[in-house]
Amino acid sequence: MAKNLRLKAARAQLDMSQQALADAVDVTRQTISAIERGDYNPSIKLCIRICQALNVTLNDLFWEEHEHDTL
Amino acid sequence: MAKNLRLKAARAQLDMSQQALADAVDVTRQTISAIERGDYNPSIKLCIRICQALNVTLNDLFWEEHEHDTL
DNA sequence: ACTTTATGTAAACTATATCATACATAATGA
DNA sequence: TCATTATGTATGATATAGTTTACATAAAGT
Repeated sequence: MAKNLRLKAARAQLDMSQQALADAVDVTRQTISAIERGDYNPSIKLCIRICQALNVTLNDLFWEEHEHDTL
Repeated sequence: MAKNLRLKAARAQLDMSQQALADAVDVTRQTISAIERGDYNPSIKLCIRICQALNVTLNDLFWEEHEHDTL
């Protein structure tokens, strides 16, 4: 699975540690670390809490554009 | 948990049955049904596949705005 | 040099998403 | 009326998200 660098960057932008984010969204630091490393596939609810804690949206951190036709 | 009526609507807009969507994203019909009913909390990857199948984005179907200050 | 903070990672455990199968109801069409 | 389609829902099994504990490294501050 691919790393989530957008998450890492959004966190960095707020100068928030993995631990601080983990506390804010009520999971362990390991969970945040694993998500950033792409080691697993979080639930949508957790993604939403993370985005809310970082003041961004789901699309900002997790959306992957479908390749679609260009004219 | 709350029903996901946006998902139901997006599916309806494409005249797609739960079964057809389930096939498109490679899960069982029960999984789609449970998500629409709000009976559980799908993974972000599944949400992404669903959105791609329905030509919408994560924010369209799953984002919940944080209440934030108004001036 | 020592302590603290941030991060990576691993292993064993628990909770839960998802599957497979099954049954039930309502609507539609032959 | 009978078959088909769409949907809701339940139960037992399996895969995996997320926890807990633990150890290791690097950077920063004292």
